[in-house]
Amino acid sequence: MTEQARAGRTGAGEAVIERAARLLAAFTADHRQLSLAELSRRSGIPRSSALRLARKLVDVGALERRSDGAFVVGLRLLEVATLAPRGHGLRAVAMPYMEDLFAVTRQHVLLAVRDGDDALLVERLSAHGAMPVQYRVGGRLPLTSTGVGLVLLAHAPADVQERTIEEFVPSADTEIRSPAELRRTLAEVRRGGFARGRQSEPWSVSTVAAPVRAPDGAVVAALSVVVPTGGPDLGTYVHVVQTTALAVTRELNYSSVAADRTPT
Amino acid sequence: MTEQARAGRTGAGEAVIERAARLLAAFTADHRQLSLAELSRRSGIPRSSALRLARKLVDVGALERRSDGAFVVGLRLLEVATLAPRGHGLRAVAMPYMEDLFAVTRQHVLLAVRDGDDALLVERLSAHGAMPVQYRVGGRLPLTSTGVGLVLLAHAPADVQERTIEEFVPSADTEIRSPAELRRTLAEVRRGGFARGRQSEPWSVSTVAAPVRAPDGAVVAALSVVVPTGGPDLGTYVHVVQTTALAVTRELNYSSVAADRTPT
DNA sequence: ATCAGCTGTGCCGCTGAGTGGAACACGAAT
DNA sequence: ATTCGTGTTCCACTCAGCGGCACAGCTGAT
Repeated sequence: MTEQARAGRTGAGEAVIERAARLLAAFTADHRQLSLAELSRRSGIPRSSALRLARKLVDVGALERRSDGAFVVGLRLLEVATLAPRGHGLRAVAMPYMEDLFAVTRQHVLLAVRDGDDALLVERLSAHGAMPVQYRVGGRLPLTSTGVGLVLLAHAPADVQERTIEEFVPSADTEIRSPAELRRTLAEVRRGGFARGRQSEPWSVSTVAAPVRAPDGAVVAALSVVVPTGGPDLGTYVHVVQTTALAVTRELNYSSVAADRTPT
Repeated sequence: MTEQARAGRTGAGEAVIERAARLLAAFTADHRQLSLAELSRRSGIPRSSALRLARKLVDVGALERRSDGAFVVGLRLLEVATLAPRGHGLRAVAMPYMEDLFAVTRQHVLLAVRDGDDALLVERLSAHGAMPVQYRVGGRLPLTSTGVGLVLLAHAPADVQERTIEEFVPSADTEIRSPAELRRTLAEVRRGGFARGRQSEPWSVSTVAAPVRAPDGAVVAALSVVVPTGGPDLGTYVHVVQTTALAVTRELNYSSVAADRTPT
């Protein structure tokens, strides 16, 4: 029964907001529109309840409903989300510099922040021709394999680092083969002020990432370029990425709007 | 008492989701962080209730709490918001082309969709040096003065057009001086396939905007450049903007992900 | 030192908003 | 015809949410 009870059983009734969040969480990159039935199934909320809640979410603008009845994430959410200091706030000041970096290199340019035990991709610039990257804006990246991830992890609070290092399991995605090696890599990242990443999964790419700091010196974001392996030597990019990250850091001092360390 | 009752009186109790939305709506561009007291005041929700709700929103990731107690919009919202087809979905396919337009012109490039009786700015590219624009990503623009606004209005459902035209009052922001003239302008926009806008408010700028269409021909977005008045003749930009908008339109045919008319 | 006013927070009895099962109408596949 | 899935409305039960109140801490003015 404990099993049953947890899975939204009758009479129970659990925090409304939590359920609303579950409904929103039912949407993913490859499920951007959901029928009521899907919505109910994926969220584990009974049909009638799901309908009532979803409708309220529509009223509020968090969802929209298509003419065919399908539910879709609404624009209102975008409107509010852009007010997140660590999200669009940061992005707003970083964008022009990322743009420059992009113009010069014509490679993918990434901006990410840490959220819990993941990195969250805040912005990505890509040329059309460019080989596809695995990650989309708003998506999550592992802290242990990507360039931005390593930078963020290297400057994360001790507990996050320890936890991540302990739980680390080598994957095909990374060259790092053991927790010990990861620890060594992180130290190197801190010393050098930048990180290299490598990925073979969908396409073979290499990345260089550098930290963006708040006025008080805390690392609040990471910035990187992603280049196809086999192009010009990676070293070529280290300086550009670092100076760009520094430019953003400097700009953060003037526009105090976005500067804050993670609350966790 | 009706007055009193409406304003969050005792016992009343109104839909939880609506209140949550009110809490989120308390955040604006120049109020990106709020203390509990402010939050309570701006949303009209009693302190104790506001605290309880806000905490739940924090649990869910919609808000974050700073070490000093201030509330801030959370990253989780960004994560979900990026799944909005008419928001980031559209943006994702448009970006590379906007990027090109930006690279060539080095002027502000705007992408907006219509939401109700406003335009909502989905993306903006800006060079650092560029003179500031009034509008930020995620912000709302009037349909009657801006270039993108005119394009969106010109192709909006009849009822929206009529309502907007009737309620139109000439402002310093626009050259259009009467409802009749607005109506004529819109016809011109439809015929010509682009709109010009002018603005004198903070800085004197001119804009050229063109429609982006869904596979079924419906106009789903508008794309524009914003240039300082007095630069090269506006005519210079008409073709570039139009072809860029067409390129995005074409791309929408392949990635069906973002193509849909507004649900209203 | 004392006060007044502001905060954020915890407590707790009352009650109506939220709950989900049941029953419905519709369409499509069997 | 029958079965399945869908979106939808209805409604009686009840627990989650409500907000007034009290308390503690931190200002600054007296």
